[in-house]
Amino acid sequence: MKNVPLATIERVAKYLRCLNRLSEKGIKVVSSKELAEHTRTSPEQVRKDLSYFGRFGKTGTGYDTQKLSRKLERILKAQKKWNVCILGAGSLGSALARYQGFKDTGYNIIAAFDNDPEKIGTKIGQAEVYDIKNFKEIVKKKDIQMVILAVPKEAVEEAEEIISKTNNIRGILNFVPVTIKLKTRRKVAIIDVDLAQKLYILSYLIKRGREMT
Amino acid sequence: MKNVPLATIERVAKYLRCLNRLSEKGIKVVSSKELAEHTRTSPEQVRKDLSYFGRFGKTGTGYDTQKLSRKLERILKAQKKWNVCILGAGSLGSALARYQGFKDTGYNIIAAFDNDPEKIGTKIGQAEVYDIKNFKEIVKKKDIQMVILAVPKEAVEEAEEIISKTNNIRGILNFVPVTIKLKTRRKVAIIDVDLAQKLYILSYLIKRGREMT
DNA sequence: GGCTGTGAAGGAATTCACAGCC
DNA sequence: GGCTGTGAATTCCTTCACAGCC
Repeated sequence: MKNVPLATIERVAKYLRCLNRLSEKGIKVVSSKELAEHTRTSPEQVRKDLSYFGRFGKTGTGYDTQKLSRKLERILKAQKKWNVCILGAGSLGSALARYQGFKDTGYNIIAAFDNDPEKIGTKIGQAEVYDIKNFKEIVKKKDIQMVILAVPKEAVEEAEEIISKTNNIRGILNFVPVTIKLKTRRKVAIIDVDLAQKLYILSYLIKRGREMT
Repeated sequence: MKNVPLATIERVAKYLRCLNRLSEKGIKVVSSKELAEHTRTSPEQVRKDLSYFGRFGKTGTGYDTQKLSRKLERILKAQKKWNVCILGAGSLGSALARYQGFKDTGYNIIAAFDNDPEKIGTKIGQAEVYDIKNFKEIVKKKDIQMVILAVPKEAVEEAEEIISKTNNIRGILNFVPVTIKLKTRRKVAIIDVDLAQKLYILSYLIKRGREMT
C-alpha cells in the first residue's frame, strides 16, 4: 500500500458512514457516482480513493454496499472496538456522550469524568460519571484509549497533566479552543474541533458562494 | 487578491482564534514562529498564508497582535456581526447554544427552534427558544443568516424543507450525520461536522502515530 | 541577529481520459 | 451502455532559500 493522502482517509470515513446508512435502508449496490453525490465529491475521486486500498467494485455494476463497508472499517481500524471517555461532563460533554452519530460505530463512550460531586455517580447515556481524581485508574481498568476533551478553558492545564500521566491514552478529540500541550514523550494523536473556526469559515464561504465539508 | 487556497482560509481562522487569545493575555507582538507553534504548522506556512492578503508584519520584529487580528477578521468577514440560530434544542443544540468558544467572536446565537412545547418560551444561554413553526418569520425579523443544525436524524427532511423556504439563510453548520439537500436555487454554504468521522480519523492517526487538526 | 515576504522548486492531491469488463 | 480502475496530466499546496529590512 502506497502513501495514502490524509484527505483520502477523511473521505473514506465519510464513505463508510454513508454506506452504513445505505445498507440500513436495504440498498445492496452503489456506484461511485451515487457515493460521490452523498459525500459532496466526484466519482473519480471516490474511485481513486478506494483504489489506494484495493479493488472492491464490479465493473458495470458498482460496489456491494455491505462488503465495501466492511473493507473500509478494516482500513480505518474501525472494526476494532474503541473505548472512549469524556473529560468534562458539562453541557457539551453530556451532549457528546449522548450523540446519536456514535451509534453503530465501533466507538463506545463508556465513562465521563468531572469534579462536580453532584454529577459523580450519575449516568449520561451509557457513560457512568466518575471523579476525575480516579481518571488514571479507571482508564486502565476499562481499557480506554481515547479522550473527548470538553472541559472549560480554565481546566485545560489540569486535564493536560492528567492525560500526560495516563499511558493508556493514545488519542484526543479536543473541543476546547486552546492549543493543548502534553508533557509526555509518547505519541498522542490530537484532533482539534474548533466550532468558532467553523463559523469563520462558513462566513467566508457565504461571501464566496461556495459549499464544502 | 489571487486565488486563495481553502486550506489557507482554514488556517487563517485558527490564527485569528490564537491572536485573540494572545491579546487577551496582553501579548502585543507575535512572530510567525510563535504563531506556528500555537497552531501546529510551520512559520513559512504562516507567512505564506498571510502574504495572500497583504503585508502585515514588521521585519525583525513580528506581527502586532491586535492589528493582525483585525485584519484577519476583515478577511474572514468576521468583523461583521452574524446572527445565528440553532435548529433543534436537544442536548447537542443546547450545548452549542452555550458553547464558550463562541464568546468574543462576532457570532451571536440569538434563537433556537424546537417543536417541544415544554421548551418553547424558555431560554438557553442567550437564545430564546421558539416554535419551529415560526422559523421563517423570526429568522426574518431577527435578521438571522446562519443555522446550526442539530435536530435528530428523523427530523432532517422537515428541517431541509423549512430552511429551503427561508431566503435569509445563507449558511448551515450541520451536526447531523446525513447529507442534507436543499430544494432551492440560491447558494447556501454548508459545513458538515461529523463527530464519528473525527473518531475514525483519530483511530487511523493513532495507528500511524501522527498528529493533526 | 532576527525577523518578514516571496518567487521558485518541489511535492501532493485531484481531474482527465481511456482501457477493460460485464 | 454503464460501470470500475488507473496511469498521465494538471492543478493545488507547501517548503525552500534568499533578498530586504530593522
